[in-house]
Amino acid sequence: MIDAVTIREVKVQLGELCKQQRQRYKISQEDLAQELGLSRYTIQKFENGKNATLDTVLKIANHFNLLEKLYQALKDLENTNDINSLY
Amino acid sequence: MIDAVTIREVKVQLGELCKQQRQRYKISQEDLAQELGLSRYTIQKFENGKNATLDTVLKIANHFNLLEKLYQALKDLENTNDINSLY
DNA sequence: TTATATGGTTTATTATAATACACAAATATA
DNA sequence: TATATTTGTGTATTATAATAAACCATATAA
Repeated sequence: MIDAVTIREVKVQLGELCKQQRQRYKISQEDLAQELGLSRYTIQKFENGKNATLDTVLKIANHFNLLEKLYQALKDLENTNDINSLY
Repeated sequence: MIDAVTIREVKVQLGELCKQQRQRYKISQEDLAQELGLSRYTIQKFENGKNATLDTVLKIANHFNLLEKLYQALKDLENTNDINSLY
């Protein structure tokens, strides 16, 4: 393990994933915002790696059908009582 | 697929995971808050499934060594160009 | 070319997450 | 038991995410 992942890098990656998924479905930032009841500026900032609220992130994840996957991943983590068994 | 996972359920699960990990290391909410430069109230609300900011969530994830895992999961999602191949 | 749509940016305002206190109720420890 | 620790809750304030509205540059389409 050379370099640790930073919080900033995760936020950038989250934004990129949103942008990628959005373009996959060929919808604009404005479209996505309206469908989620958010402003375009919120989508804009999130896609550019800025801070956001959990509700915003989960709304976006839900829109791209990633909520169930995330929920199961969290459940799995909770049932993994040894942190080292993840590696 | 009977019932869809809700955003609220994911937030509750996130809070439970935080609480579980924290108790695993036998530290109080106050301890965790101080180590992360957050207030105890922020930890308190997060563990009880309330809304929070991405920075708060990622700080907690990082403290319990879950950031790298999350980052890789996001990378994997980005490289999975077919959403249906996840199932 | 002229429109139209999209993404990036700015400003001002509103909503709310985060903070800093305090205090009571549980929970653990002596 | 009593004492200390931790957790849950409340209030007021501050910081900041979210909103709404413009504006411009670029790309795309007519």
